[in-house]
Amino acid sequence: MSIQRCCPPALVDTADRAGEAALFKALGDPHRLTILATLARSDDEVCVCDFTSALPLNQPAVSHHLKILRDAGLVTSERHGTWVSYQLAPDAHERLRGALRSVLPRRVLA
Amino acid sequence: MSIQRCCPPALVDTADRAGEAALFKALGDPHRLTILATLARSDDEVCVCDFTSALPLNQPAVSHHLKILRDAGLVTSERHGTWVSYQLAPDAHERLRGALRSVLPRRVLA
DNA sequence: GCCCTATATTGACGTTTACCGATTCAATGA
DNA sequence: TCATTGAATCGGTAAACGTCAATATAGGGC
Repeated sequence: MSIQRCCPPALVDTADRAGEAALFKALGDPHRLTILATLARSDDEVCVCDFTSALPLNQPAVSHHLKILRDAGLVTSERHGTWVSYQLAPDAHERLRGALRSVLPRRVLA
Repeated sequence: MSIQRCCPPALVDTADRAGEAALFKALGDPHRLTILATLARSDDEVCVCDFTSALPLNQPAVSHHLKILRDAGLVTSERHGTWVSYQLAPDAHERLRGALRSVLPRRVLA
């Protein structure tokens, strides 16, 4: 008996997607999306204290999520005296769009 | 002494982002991105057996990831006799773009 | 009916994540 | 220097995740 095949061969895209997966993983939490959405809509930086008072999380938890976003390169932080404020990384939008596009490329019209 | 403020008030975007977070969480694994990228580039359905042979995972793990993508509504499955094949959900592209856009809206030019 | 193959599901295990409380670090001001 | 305040880090716990081995289910051929 010959090797049974379901149908056509295969052809699995084997590119390494670890970077994109890490990016999307950083988006996989509602609180982090809230932080990002707030930063994206703010004209300037946002103080950490605003997040701790608006989110149902205590201060260490907020700091934890901010660190995840920082490690993902999606936000940047800046200290102003006692306070630290965050803003969206300049290339956050483009990196996310690029990651999505690399996974689901816009199909050429049939 | 007056209540001390870091600077301007606050204004945190409090919309519920659970749905978007769940979507992005489904993208937060390299193998699932490989599956999605393969489906997006295939002209028709892809057999499960192609993933089990191409991914460094055993069959139950592949089935597990496919279920996560199915539950997220990003892929659909169809049985053809013994085999089951998957394809990208028709609205997967639009749902992901919409989720990204709802978090990071395209800013109007300054 | 039975057996065989492809896929799905279950259970277990180790790792990671999210959260909290307590502590530490950084900066300011007395 | 010392006390105060905001933010980051540490320690611990419960839940979720990714993986595998074993088992169950679905369908085809006999």
